[in-house]
Amino acid sequence: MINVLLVDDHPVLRTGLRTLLEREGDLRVLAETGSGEEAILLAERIQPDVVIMDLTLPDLHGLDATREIRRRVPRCAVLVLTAHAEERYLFPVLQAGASGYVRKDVADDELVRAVRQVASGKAYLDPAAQAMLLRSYLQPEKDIDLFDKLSTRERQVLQLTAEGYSSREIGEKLHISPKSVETYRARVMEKLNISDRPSLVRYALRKGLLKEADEI
Amino acid sequence: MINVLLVDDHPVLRTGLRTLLEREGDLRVLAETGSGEEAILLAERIQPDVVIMDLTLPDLHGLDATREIRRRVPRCAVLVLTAHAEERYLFPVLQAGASGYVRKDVADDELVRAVRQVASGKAYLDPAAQAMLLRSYLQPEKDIDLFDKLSTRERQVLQLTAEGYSSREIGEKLHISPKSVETYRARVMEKLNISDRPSLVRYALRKGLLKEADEI
DNA sequence: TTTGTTGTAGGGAGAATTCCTACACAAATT
DNA sequence: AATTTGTGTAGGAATTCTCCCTACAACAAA
Repeated sequence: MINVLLVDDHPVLRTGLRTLLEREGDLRVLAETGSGEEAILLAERIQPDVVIMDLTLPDLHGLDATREIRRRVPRCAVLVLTAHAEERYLFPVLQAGASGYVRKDVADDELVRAVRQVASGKAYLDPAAQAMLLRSYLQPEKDIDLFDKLSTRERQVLQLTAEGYSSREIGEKLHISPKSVETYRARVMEKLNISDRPSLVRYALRKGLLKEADEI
Repeated sequence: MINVLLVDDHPVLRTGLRTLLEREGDLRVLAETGSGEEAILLAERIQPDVVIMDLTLPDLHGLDATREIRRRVPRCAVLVLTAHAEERYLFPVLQAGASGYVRKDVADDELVRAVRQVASGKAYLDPAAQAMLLRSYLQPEKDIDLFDKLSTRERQVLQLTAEGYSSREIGEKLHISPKSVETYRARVMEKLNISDRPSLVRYALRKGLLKEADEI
């Protein structure tokens, strides 16, 4: 019997998970929650075999919850179940100690298979995640650590440039000469192997440097 | 008996919806699909009382599916069930003919209540949606319709400008002179009361015009 | 100690943007 | 029917911006 803890902030989705897991004879959902903090406490208390974890939770990020659960309950496997476009989390997720990574749009039986597999101590990655892993194996670095190679100034200039500020404006913001700004931008582009502005903007977008000011 | 069609590209979530709807005695799920095109065909064929519609579908946008279903099957109510941050869709959703707007993180029984309410011909908005509606009532326009005032060319130029392309590059993409591009950009800025590039980028960001290319 | 990184900035050439103007055509209004 | 408005198109002139190259000091790393 495989005992499961469900962590997702969408009750409807939890219902779906519970239903399809309990349709199998050997899977049992011991508890469910929409909170990351509560997930950690529950995992410690009920010691499930598998935690199915969403990444976007209202209180703390699923990544942190995963890390904490793995630290406190090492024998418990975490299967991350995530929505579409969050594939950039793959590496952090695996680093946080998750054994599996599945997108929410997989078929029901594939999810069940994933649960069984991580419960048995093996890793499970869905095809898209496997492709990412393969890609990173075939062409290492290639932007993952490239960003880390940027200096503080270079990052500032990258972000402000992507946001549409001119060299003069950036210079004013940072209290430096526009010419320095241009130097930093040139260095950024050199380091990232980028030679045009749109690619720079896409890069910033991908890195989450451009996010809209949350105004309601 | 209320007949329901489920449209969502996450099978697990469909399972959850089906489970909790069929737990009620008077609700019946006639069909489910993850495709927008198929949803339109199904709605026409099986004539459900309520369609529960997700906005992010792989083929066409839930908005367009909603519009088409309402056009072809007017007696069928559409309840839009959406994930967290997509509240900016509220107005387009209502314009497309949906009778309800519910976030995925509501409790199960609230969803059931929403289904019953739209089936009876009434509208249902979750608290967050109601708050948005109220806010827009208290401070009208303020950019919501401003975007609608842009012409096709103006939108194209707005987006490409925000993406970092120069006038010449945009001109090449659209097969027009860079000077025309500049005219369109000037008109965009005039219509939106924007006088600098960063604001233009923020605007595009807010409107969801800048999204990272899904590359695997 | 030599090499690499980072923060800083200037000169000059060429590219891009801005402001203003112009016009044709279609649709909407009067 | 006549006029206004919106849209797609584009040029000239002045200004601004970016790009490429160079330079140098401080500091860290090899």
